[in-house]
Formats: sequence, structure tokens, C-alpha cells
Amino acid sequence: MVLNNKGPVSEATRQRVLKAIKELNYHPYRFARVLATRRTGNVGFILSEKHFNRAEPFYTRIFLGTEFEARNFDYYVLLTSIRSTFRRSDLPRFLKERNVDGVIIAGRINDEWIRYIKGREIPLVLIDYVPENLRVPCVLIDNVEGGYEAVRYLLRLGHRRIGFLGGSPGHPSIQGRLEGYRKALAEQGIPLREEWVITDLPETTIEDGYRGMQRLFGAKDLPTALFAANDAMAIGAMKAIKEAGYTIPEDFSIIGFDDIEWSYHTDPPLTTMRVMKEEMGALALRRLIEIVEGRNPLEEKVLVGVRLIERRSCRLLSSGET
Amino acid sequence: MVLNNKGPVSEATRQRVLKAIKELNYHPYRFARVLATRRTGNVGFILSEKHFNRAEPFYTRIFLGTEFEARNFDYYVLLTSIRSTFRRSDLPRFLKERNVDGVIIAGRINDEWIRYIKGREIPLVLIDYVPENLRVPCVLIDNVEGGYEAVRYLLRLGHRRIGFLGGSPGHPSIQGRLEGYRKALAEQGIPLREEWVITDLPETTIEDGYRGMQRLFGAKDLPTALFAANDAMAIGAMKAIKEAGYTIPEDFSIIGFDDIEWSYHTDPPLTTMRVMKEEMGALALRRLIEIVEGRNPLEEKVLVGVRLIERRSCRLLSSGET
DNA sequence: CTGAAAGCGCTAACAA
DNA sequence: TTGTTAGCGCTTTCAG
Repeated sequence: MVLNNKGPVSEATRQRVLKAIKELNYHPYRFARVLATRRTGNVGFILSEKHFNRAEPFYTRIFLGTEFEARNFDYYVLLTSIRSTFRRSDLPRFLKERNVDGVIIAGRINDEWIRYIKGREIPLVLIDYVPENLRVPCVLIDNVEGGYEAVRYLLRLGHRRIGFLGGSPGHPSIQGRLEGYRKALAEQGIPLREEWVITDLPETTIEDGYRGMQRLFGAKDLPTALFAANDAMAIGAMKAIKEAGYTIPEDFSIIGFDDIEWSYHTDPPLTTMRVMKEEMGALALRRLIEIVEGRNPLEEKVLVGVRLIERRSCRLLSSGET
Repeated sequence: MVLNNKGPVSEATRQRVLKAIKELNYHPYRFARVLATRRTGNVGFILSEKHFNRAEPFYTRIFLGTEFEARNFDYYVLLTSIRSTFRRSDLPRFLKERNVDGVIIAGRINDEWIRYIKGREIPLVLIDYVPENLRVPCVLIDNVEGGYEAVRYLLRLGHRRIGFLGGSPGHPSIQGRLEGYRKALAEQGIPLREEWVITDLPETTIEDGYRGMQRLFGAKDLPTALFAANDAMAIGAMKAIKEAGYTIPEDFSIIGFDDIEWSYHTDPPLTTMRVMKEEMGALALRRLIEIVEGRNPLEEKVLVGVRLIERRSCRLLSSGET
């Protein structure tokens, strides 16, 4: 009772117990406790193999955020990867055997997985992905606000001819960022130039950015600035821009999104919108614990903001230029 | 007994039991088992914060290897990060409370941590680091062989003037790679040019590679090829080379080590020695389990080989050139 | 070879 | 407010 802060305990015995704990260097034995309470004190953290192997540590930093926060709540987190395609046979063991109190999934994933977990009534929180037809609590990047701010920044630098380099339009994050882009332009009464908006790439990788930029070069005239929907694509685009003989930011200003480590090392260093990865992970854990403990079990999306990181890939347009 | 394959069981009952297990969809309850056997079925995986946050997913891929292998042995792996400096107060909980059967540590780490774990007699395997004065089973990259092969490759391409770009000499991996470099040159009777061997950089990052290369430019004549002790430094060096107005591989051939994801995306793509990251992680887990189960508990270093990945940062020297 | 029972360390329910 | 006890699901020991 002393340990768990429940039930009535007189202050005197409380102190006596505490003292004994100290003297004996007593630690409660987690596994016995589990057996008695049916609470495992574990949470599962699932990443698709694709996301785990991403060249940049985006989702692993999110994991780091949860793991760190988990320490405060005395939870262990079991990290595992799954294939993108749903197969019962490679269900994480901790799901099959219910060795977790709840699960966090980061990144886009086959909805079958989500449906399965919901079906088994295992508490679930999603990070950076929201399925179309399923109600699940999510922790999301504020993509539309972020996209809006990114474009606003280019606008402030005097750009009026701004392209958008997005990935597959099926990706909700991309849609949000595109929406922000649209909103910022509309607000200034700048018409959208369809040929400067590239959204039909297979994925959102460096390669896609590279190809997307090459496609953009096909337009009959070119923008002066570019908003890439993530840093990987921005990096691919920079490569294409350089290969075409242009320089950054003289000929093109470019801003990314995510703030992955490598953005700092590009030439020039990439201006971008920083996503608070650790914070997202921590938030998801707190949310999950709330659900596990029955508090606040409403479906709910929580948005976490982004921040402009100014580096050197964007330039101020002098007043004569357009 | 059927489940654990021990004790005498007649084939008939064995089948009956198996059938019942199927029908009831029975899963043994891990925590009850732990309580009875005192075996947790968990292993801890520790990474220093610095390594966890490395821009490229080197150690996280090693983790992936152990996690994957752990599935075959029905272990869970608890991943956590610690600060580089030893502080009792931020001991991982799973150590304090002995919730793991053993621990894997990947990457260089303060020896205090190692001493603590050894002191508590918790089975331990190290990956990619071997402390000076402590005997601990390790899984290591075959650095000298790898360095040797890298330089042999440059030699085969006709290079005779080959520089070495290393990081801090305190790092055992770097020392091994340097040793391989030495060996390959010596074998061909090529004298070592001290001013082409850069080993007094603070770390082994992109920045260090960049600075190291600039330093190398100070030599009165320049090598035609360069062996960088890891890809990060190779990338930094490439940047410095380009800034100095040279091109790769026309003016300099360069080979790296590690094969991190980004090496594929450099311009030109970087030729490098691939380290088998997943394999190292898997190996460490098997080694750890052996120790936990009392088999084969000798101190032992196991080396895992590397493989040349030929991309486009090295060129063949024509016979007239030196 | 099979069945019964004790006990791992904890929580929860109940009696004092 | 405190002390006692059953029982969580498993392994292990011992008797049949």
C-alpha cells in the first residue's frame, strides 16, 4: 500500500515501511506484480521495416522520445518492426501473447494492422499517420500550419513564383502540407500554377525529389522558389537543380520539411520546418497511458507544431526581381 | 513438459496436449513463467545517446539485427539510451531491477558502465567496441582486414599515392583500419607518407573529414587516392575536395568504410566497405544467449567481415599516371 | 510415465 | 488502520 499509494496507511507505519525498503534495498519484482494485476508495464512500439530503415533517423528519434518518457511512468517499451503488408504470421509476439498494455505505431502502415489491434481491444495510439476510415487517437504533425508557414516565409522573402514538390498524394502529411501551401498563396491572391505543383510521385524519397524536380524543369517558365514537402525530396531536388547548372539559392530558393540531420550538411545547408520528433513520441506515450488507465478515452487527434529553421537555401528577392 | 521439451512424455499424451493447445489457442503466460523460473526472457540493448542520435542509422540497424534474431529465441529486447558519462542515477531501470537476463551494448561507451554491469554479474556482450583493460565478449568489425581490402582495391586500380583519413586515434576501430592500410602498403613496398596520414581529429564526423581533408591539402604534393576510415569522413572530405575545385574521381579517388545509407546518394556515389550491421546484432544476441544459458562462457572476440561495395568514387589510373 | 501440490512475489479482499 | 490469506499461471518436486 505504501508503494502503490493506495489504501489507508498511517504516517508512522508508512515511514517504517519506507525505512525497511531502504535498508533491505528492496525493489518490487515487476513480474510478480504483473501476474497479480494483469498489467504488464510494457508498451509496444511498432515501426514498418521501411520506416525503420529510412536513411535518416526520423522515426527512431520519435521512439527515443517515447522511451525517454516511458521512464517517468516506469514502463518498458518493446520496439519491433513489421512488414508493410499484413500477415498474421508475422504479428509481433507481444501482440499475440498480450505482453503489452498498449501499442504505439509510428508512420504510415497497412490499415489491416490497425484493424487487428483495435479488434483485439488493445489500446493504440498512432503517430504521424491517420487512417481514412478508422477512428484512432493520433499524434500528428501540424502539416497545414507548417506548410503555410513555410510558404509564408518564402513570401516574406519576396517570392511570388513558388512551386510545390510533393510525393504521393495518398499520403495525408503531404496533403496537409499542400493545403498549407495553397492557403498561403490564396491569402496573397497568387494564383496556383498547376505545372509547378508536383504531386504524383511514387514515394517521398530523395529519388522522387530528384525526378520531380526534373519534371518541373519541363514547365515553360520556372518558379524562383520551391517548397519541398520533406527534406529528402528537397535534397533530391537540390541535386537536380545543380545538375541542371543552376545554383542555390541564387537561382532557386528551396525550403524543406522535417529537419532531418542531413539537412544541415547539404550544400548550402537547407532551410526547413523542424518537426519535434522526441516531443511527438513522448506525447503519444502519455496519451496511451491515459487510455490504458481509462482516463480520457475519447478519440482525439493532437497536433504538434513545427518551427522554421533558417539556414542558407533561401534568399531574399530584391525588389526588381519576380 | 511438452511445451518445454523436457521430462518424459509419451508420444500419445504429447499429441493430446498439442491438440488441446491448438484448440484452446493457448499461449503460455510469460510473466508467470518468469516468476517461477527467474528467467525474464528480456535482453537489454544499450546505446549511448550520441550513437543513437547519429545522423545515419548505423547502430539502429545493428539493433534491428538483434531484435529480429531475438524473435527466434523468444526474447524481448529493451532498447534504451544512456549518457556517455557514467552516473548511477541514470542507470537503465532494467539493470537496477534486474529485469533482463543479459545486456548488449553497441558502440563505444564509458568503461564505468561496463565495470558496473560486470560487477553485478549480468551477462554482457559488446558490439563494435572493446575496452582496453576489461575482458568482455565482443562482436567486432574486422577492421584490419577491411582496411587492408580497401587499400588493396585502390592498389589494384593502379594507385600508389594513397592517403589515410582517420579520426581520433583513440578509437580502436580506426586503429584497426589504419593497421590494414599500413599492411597493404607495406606489402607492396610503398613507403608511408606521414603527411598523408591524418589521425588527430577530435571525432569521426563529417566535419572532421572536412577539416582533415583541408589539412591534407597542406601537403607539398597530393595523393591520387584516399582511404577514409568511415563514410561520414569520406563525405566531409568529398565536400572539401569539391570546394577546392577538384573533381571525384578524376582528381581524387576516395573509398569509405561502413556503407551508411547516404553513401549511395553522394555525388558521385561512394565506393565503400560494407559493414554487416544486422549480422553483427544477430551474432551478439546468439552469443549473449549462450552465455546466459551457461554454454561457452569463455571470453571471446568474434570478428565479422566486410565487403567491398563498388560505386563510382574511385577510378582506374591509366598506366602513365602515378 | 502421469497427476497432485507447493511456491515464485505480488495484489486485493477480508477479517480483526 | 493493520494483519492474514487466496490466488495470479507457471515450473518443479514428489508420490503414485
